[in-house]
Amino acid sequence: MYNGLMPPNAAPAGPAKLDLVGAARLFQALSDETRLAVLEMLRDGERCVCELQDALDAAQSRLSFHLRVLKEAGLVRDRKEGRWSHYSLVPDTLGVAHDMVRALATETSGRRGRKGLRVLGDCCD
Amino acid sequence: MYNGLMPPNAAPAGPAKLDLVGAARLFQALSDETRLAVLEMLRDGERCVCELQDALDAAQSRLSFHLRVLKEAGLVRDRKEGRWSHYSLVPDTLGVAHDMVRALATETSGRRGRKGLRVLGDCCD
DNA sequence: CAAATACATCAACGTTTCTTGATGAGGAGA
DNA sequence: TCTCCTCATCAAGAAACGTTGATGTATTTG
Repeated sequence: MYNGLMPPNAAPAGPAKLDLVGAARLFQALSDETRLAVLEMLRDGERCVCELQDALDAAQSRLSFHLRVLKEAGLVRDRKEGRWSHYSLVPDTLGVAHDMVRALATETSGRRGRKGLRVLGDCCD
Repeated sequence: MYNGLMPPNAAPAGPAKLDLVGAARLFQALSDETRLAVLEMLRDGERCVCELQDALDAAQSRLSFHLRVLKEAGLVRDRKEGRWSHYSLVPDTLGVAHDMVRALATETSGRRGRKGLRVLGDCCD
Protein backbone atom coordinates (compact mmCIF):
# COMPACT_ATOMS: atom_id res chain seq x y z
CA MET A 1 0.00 0.00 0.00
CA TYR A 2 2.76 2.38 0.91
CA ASN A 3 4.38 3.47 -2.29
CA GLY A 4 6.92 5.99 -1.11
CA LEU A 5 4.76 8.84 -2.20
CA MET A 6 2.46 9.16 0.75
CA PRO A 7 2.89 8.34 4.41
CA PRO A 8 0.97 5.30 5.64
CA ASN A 9 -1.59 7.47 7.35
CA ALA A 10 -1.90 10.02 4.59
CA ALA A 11 -4.94 12.13 3.99
CA PRO A 12 -7.63 10.67 1.70
CA ALA A 13 -6.34 11.75 -1.66
CA GLY A 14 -5.35 15.24 -2.77
CA PRO A 15 -3.03 15.81 -5.70
CA ALA A 16 -0.34 13.22 -4.88
CA LYS A 17 1.33 14.52 -1.74
CA LEU A 18 5.00 13.66 -1.55
CA ASP A 19 6.64 11.96 1.41
CA LEU A 20 9.23 14.66 1.98
CA VAL A 21 11.25 12.81 4.57
CA GLY A 22 11.51 9.69 2.48
CA ALA A 23 12.22 11.60 -0.68
CA ALA A 24 14.97 13.63 0.97
CA ARG A 25 16.58 10.44 2.25
CA LEU A 26 16.45 8.81 -1.14
CA PHE A 27 17.86 11.79 -3.02
CA GLN A 28 20.54 12.09 -0.39
CA ALA A 29 21.65 8.56 -1.21
CA LEU A 30 21.71 9.52 -4.88
CA SER A 31 23.66 12.71 -4.28
CA ASP A 32 27.15 11.27 -4.44
CA GLU A 33 29.19 10.70 -7.53
CA THR A 34 30.75 7.47 -6.34
CA ARG A 35 27.38 6.03 -5.43
CA LEU A 36 25.93 6.99 -8.77
CA ALA A 37 28.88 5.33 -10.46
CA VAL A 38 28.12 2.18 -8.50
CA LEU A 39 24.48 2.28 -9.48
CA GLU A 40 25.44 2.80 -13.06
CA MET A 41 27.69 -0.23 -13.02
CA LEU A 42 24.95 -2.28 -11.47
CA ARG A 43 22.60 -1.39 -14.30
CA ASP A 44 24.49 -3.98 -16.20
CA GLY A 45 23.88 -6.68 -13.64
CA GLU A 46 25.15 -7.98 -10.34
CA ARG A 47 28.72 -7.17 -9.34
CA CYS A 48 30.96 -8.18 -6.50
CA VAL A 49 32.68 -5.53 -4.43
CA CYS A 50 36.06 -6.30 -5.88
CA GLU A 51 34.86 -5.58 -9.39
CA LEU A 52 33.40 -2.24 -8.34
CA GLN A 53 36.60 -1.50 -6.51
CA ASP A 54 38.71 -2.08 -9.59
CA ALA A 55 36.43 -0.30 -11.98
CA LEU A 56 35.92 2.74 -9.78
CA ASP A 57 39.44 2.78 -8.42
CA ALA A 58 38.11 3.33 -4.92
CA ALA A 59 39.66 2.30 -1.65
CA GLN A 60 37.99 -0.73 -0.18
CA SER A 61 36.68 0.90 2.94
CA ARG A 62 35.46 3.88 1.01
CA LEU A 63 33.47 1.71 -1.34
CA SER A 64 32.13 -0.29 1.53
CA PHE A 65 30.89 2.90 3.10
CA HIS A 66 29.02 3.94 -0.01
CA LEU A 67 27.57 0.49 -0.55
CA ARG A 68 26.18 0.64 2.93
CA VAL A 69 24.55 3.98 2.25
CA LEU A 70 22.99 2.61 -0.91
CA LYS A 71 21.84 -0.48 0.90
CA GLU A 72 20.28 1.46 3.75
CA ALA A 73 18.45 3.56 1.21
CA GLY A 74 17.08 0.38 -0.29
CA LEU A 75 18.70 1.09 -3.63
CA VAL A 76 20.81 -2.05 -3.71
CA ARG A 77 20.84 -5.44 -2.07
CA ASP A 78 23.69 -7.83 -1.46
CA ARG A 79 24.02 -11.54 -1.79
CA LYS A 80 26.85 -13.32 0.00
CA GLU A 81 28.51 -16.20 -1.73
CA GLY A 82 31.59 -17.71 -0.27
CA ARG A 83 33.82 -14.82 0.58
CA TRP A 84 32.27 -12.48 -1.96
CA SER A 85 29.47 -10.02 -1.69
CA HIS A 86 27.50 -9.46 -4.85
CA TYR A 87 25.54 -6.27 -5.10
CA SER A 88 22.63 -5.61 -7.40
CA LEU A 89 20.04 -2.94 -7.98
CA VAL A 90 16.65 -2.89 -6.34
CA PRO A 91 14.62 -1.63 -9.29
CA ASP A 92 11.56 -0.88 -7.19
CA THR A 93 13.37 1.77 -5.20
CA LEU A 94 14.60 3.48 -8.32
CA GLY A 95 11.01 3.33 -9.46
CA VAL A 96 9.94 5.11 -6.32
CA ALA A 97 12.57 7.78 -6.90
CA HIS A 98 11.34 8.11 -10.43
CA ASP A 99 7.79 8.66 -9.26
CA MET A 100 8.94 11.21 -6.72
CA VAL A 101 10.64 13.31 -9.34
CA ARG A 102 7.65 13.04 -11.58
CA ALA A 103 5.38 14.09 -8.76
CA LEU A 104 7.46 17.23 -8.30
CA ALA A 105 7.48 17.94 -11.99
CA THR A 106 3.73 17.62 -12.25
CA GLU A 107 1.64 20.71 -11.75
CA THR A 108 -1.24 20.46 -9.38
CA SER A 109 -4.77 21.17 -10.60
CA GLY A 110 -4.80 24.64 -12.08
CA ARG A 111 -3.86 27.89 -10.46
CA ARG A 112 -3.63 27.97 -6.74
CA GLY A 113 -6.70 28.34 -4.62
CA ARG A 114 -5.41 30.70 -1.91
CA LYS A 115 -6.84 28.72 0.96
CA GLY A 116 -6.41 31.44 3.53
CA LEU A 117 -2.71 30.95 3.94
CA ARG A 118 -1.50 34.45 4.38
CA VAL A 119 -3.08 36.05 7.38
CA LEU A 120 -1.21 39.27 7.95
CA GLY A 121 0.75 41.25 5.45
CA ASP A 122 0.01 42.52 2.05
CA CYS A 123 2.26 40.46 -0.07
CA CYS A 124 1.79 39.66 -3.70
CA ASP A 125 -1.51 41.19 -4.74
CA MET B 1 22.33 19.64 -27.42
CA TYR B 2 23.47 19.04 -23.86
CA ASN B 3 20.64 17.37 -22.07
CA GLY B 4 22.09 16.69 -18.64
CA LEU B 5 22.61 13.06 -19.44
CA MET B 6 25.89 13.22 -21.28
CA PRO B 7 28.80 15.62 -21.10
CA PRO B 8 29.19 17.93 -24.09
CA ASN B 9 32.10 15.92 -25.41
CA ALA B 10 30.61 12.53 -24.72
CA ALA B 11 31.51 9.39 -26.59
CA PRO B 12 29.49 8.66 -29.73
CA ALA B 13 26.56 6.84 -28.25
CA GLY B 14 26.67 3.85 -25.92
CA PRO B 15 23.75 3.00 -23.70
CA ALA B 16 22.95 6.48 -22.32
CA LYS B 17 25.91 7.33 -20.13
CA LEU B 18 24.98 9.46 -17.15
CA ASP B 19 26.68 12.73 -16.26
CA LEU B 20 27.62 11.69 -12.76
CA VAL B 21 28.84 15.06 -11.59
CA GLY B 22 25.74 16.86 -12.77
CA ALA B 23 23.44 14.18 -11.46
CA ALA B 24 25.08 14.23 -8.05
CA ARG B 25 24.70 18.00 -7.88
CA LEU B 26 21.07 17.84 -8.84
CA PHE B 27 20.17 15.10 -6.38
CA GLN B 28 22.08 16.97 -3.73
CA ALA B 29 19.80 19.93 -4.24
CA LEU B 30 16.83 17.61 -3.92
CA SER B 31 18.12 15.95 -0.79
CA ASP B 32 16.70 18.38 1.75
CA GLU B 33 13.24 18.30 3.21
CA THR B 34 12.78 22.04 3.27
CA ARG B 35 13.82 22.38 -0.34
CA LEU B 36 11.47 19.61 -1.39
CA ALA B 37 8.69 21.37 0.48
CA VAL B 38 9.47 24.52 -1.46
CA LEU B 39 9.40 22.67 -4.75
CA GLU B 40 6.15 21.07 -3.81
CA MET B 41 4.60 24.43 -3.06
CA LEU B 42 5.84 25.75 -6.37
CA ARG B 43 4.11 22.94 -8.20
CA ASP B 44 1.03 24.98 -7.69
CA GLY B 45 2.49 28.07 -9.33
CA GLU B 46 4.72 31.02 -8.60
CA ARG B 47 5.17 32.09 -4.98
CA CYS B 48 6.88 34.98 -3.28
CA VAL B 49 9.34 34.32 -0.50
CA CYS B 50 7.02 35.62 2.16
CA GLU B 51 4.37 33.09 1.23
CA LEU B 52 6.84 30.23 1.40
CA GLN B 53 8.07 31.60 4.68
CA ASP B 54 4.61 31.56 6.19
CA ALA B 55 3.59 28.22 4.79
CA LEU B 56 6.78 26.44 5.76
CA ASP B 57 7.29 28.29 8.99
CA ALA B 58 10.93 28.83 8.17
CA ALA B 59 13.19 31.64 9.30
CA GLN B 60 13.76 34.16 6.56
CA SER B 61 17.47 33.61 6.21
CA ARG B 62 17.06 29.89 6.29
CA LEU B 63 14.58 29.94 3.46
CA SER B 64 16.76 32.33 1.53
CA PHE B 65 19.62 29.89 1.85
CA HIS B 66 17.59 27.02 0.47
CA LEU B 67 16.17 29.09 -2.34
CA ARG B 68 19.66 29.93 -3.38
CA VAL B 69 20.61 26.28 -3.46
CA LEU B 70 17.58 25.48 -5.58
CA LYS B 71 18.36 28.36 -7.88
CA GLU B 72 21.98 27.39 -8.32
CA ALA B 73 20.85 23.89 -9.18
CA GLY B 74 18.61 25.37 -11.84
CA LEU B 75 15.51 23.97 -10.22
CA VAL B 76 13.84 27.32 -9.66
CA ARG B 77 14.07 30.81 -11.05
CA ASP B 78 13.13 34.10 -9.47
CA ARG B 79 11.40 37.14 -10.78
CA LYS B 80 11.77 40.43 -8.93
CA GLU B 81 8.80 42.71 -8.75
CA GLY B 82 8.92 45.72 -6.53
CA ARG B 83 10.27 44.53 -3.25
CA TRP B 84 9.13 40.95 -3.76
CA SER B 85 10.88 37.97 -5.23
CA HIS B 86 8.65 35.46 -6.89
CA TYR B 87 10.01 31.98 -7.29
CA SER B 88 8.80 29.37 -9.72
CA LEU B 89 9.81 25.95 -10.94
CA VAL B 90 12.05 25.35 -13.90
CA PRO B 91 10.29 22.30 -15.30
CA ASP B 92 13.12 21.43 -17.65
CA THR B 93 15.50 20.76 -14.81
CA LEU B 94 13.04 18.48 -13.09
CA GLY B 95 12.71 16.79 -16.45
CA VAL B 96 16.45 16.24 -16.52
CA ALA B 97 16.34 14.77 -13.03
CA HIS B 98 13.53 12.55 -14.14
CA ASP B 99 15.55 11.27 -17.09
CA MET B 100 18.54 10.67 -14.85
CA VAL B 101 16.59 8.44 -12.53
CA ARG B 102 15.11 6.61 -15.45
CA ALA B 103 18.54 6.10 -16.95
CA LEU B 104 19.67 4.48 -13.71
CA ALA B 105 16.60 2.32 -13.54
CA THR B 106 17.04 1.10 -17.08
CA GLU B 107 19.13 -1.99 -17.67
CA THR B 108 21.82 -1.82 -20.27
CA SER B 109 21.80 -4.24 -23.19
CA GLY B 110 21.76 -7.76 -21.80
CA ARG B 111 24.22 -9.36 -19.48
CA ARG B 112 27.58 -7.78 -19.07
CA GLY B 113 30.30 -8.44 -21.56
CA ARG B 114 33.33 -8.76 -19.26
CA LYS B 115 35.56 -6.49 -21.26
CA GLY B 116 38.76 -7.49 -19.54
CA LEU B 117 38.15 -5.48 -16.44
CA ARG B 118 39.63 -7.68 -13.80
CA VAL B 119 43.23 -8.38 -14.49
CA LEU B 120 44.53 -10.10 -11.40
CA GLY B 121 42.54 -12.01 -8.90
CA ASP B 122 40.09 -14.80 -9.13
CA CYS B 123 36.90 -13.11 -8.14
CA CYS B 124 33.45 -14.18 -9.10
CA ASP B 125 33.83 -17.04 -11.50
C1' DC C 1 13.05 62.44 4.54
C1' DA C 2 12.09 58.66 7.92
C1' DA C 3 10.23 54.26 8.86
C1' DA C 4 8.82 49.86 7.47
C1' DT C 5 8.91 45.83 4.44
C1' DA C 6 10.97 42.04 1.59
C1' DC C 7 14.78 39.87 0.79
C1' DA C 8 19.96 38.73 0.33
C1' DT C 9 24.24 37.98 2.46
C1' DC C 10 27.56 37.10 6.06
C1' DA C 11 30.07 35.02 9.97
C1' DA C 12 29.91 31.70 13.52
C1' DC C 13 28.66 27.51 15.04
C1' DG C 14 27.01 22.67 15.36
C1' DT C 15 25.98 18.63 12.62
C1' DT C 16 26.44 15.51 9.02
C1' DT C 17 28.99 13.35 5.54
C1' DC C 18 33.14 11.57 3.45
C1' DT C 19 37.89 9.75 3.50
C1' DT C 20 41.68 7.21 5.41
C1' DG C 21 44.12 3.76 7.70
C1' DA C 22 43.73 0.10 11.11
C1' DT C 23 41.49 -3.85 12.92
C1' DG C 24 38.42 -7.81 12.67
C1' DA C 25 35.53 -11.70 10.96
C1' DG C 26 34.65 -15.43 7.97
C1' DG C 27 35.71 -18.37 3.99
C1' DA C 28 39.12 -20.96 1.01
C1' DG C 29 43.26 -23.17 0.14
C1' DA C 30 48.01 -24.99 1.29
C1' DT D 1 46.34 -25.23 11.26
C1' DC D 2 48.28 -21.25 9.15
C1' DT D 3 47.79 -17.99 5.67
C1' DC D 4 45.58 -15.39 2.24
C1' DC D 5 41.62 -13.19 0.43
C1' DT D 6 37.18 -10.50 0.54
C1' DC D 7 34.71 -7.60 2.87
C1' DA D 8 32.69 -4.98 7.03
C1' DT D 9 33.43 -1.91 10.72
C1' DC D 10 35.62 1.49 13.51
C1' DA D 11 37.92 5.81 15.05
C1' DA D 12 39.87 10.12 13.78
C1' DG D 13 40.13 13.94 11.02
C1' DA D 14 38.65 16.86 7.02
C1' DA D 15 35.24 18.86 4.36
C1' DA D 16 30.56 20.06 3.22
C1' DC D 17 26.11 21.38 4.86
C1' DG D 18 22.39 23.72 7.47
C1' DT D 19 20.93 27.03 11.14
C1' DT D 20 20.96 31.30 13.52
C1' DG D 21 21.20 36.07 14.34
C1' DA D 22 23.02 40.35 12.62
C1' DT D 23 23.69 43.50 8.97
C1' DG D 24 22.93 45.42 4.35
C1' DT D 25 20.18 46.88 0.25
C1' DA D 26 16.41 48.15 -2.43
C1' DT D 27 11.63 49.55 -2.43
C1' DT D 28 7.47 51.34 -0.82
C1' DT D 29 4.73 54.21 2.23
C1' DG D 30 3.76 57.95 5.37
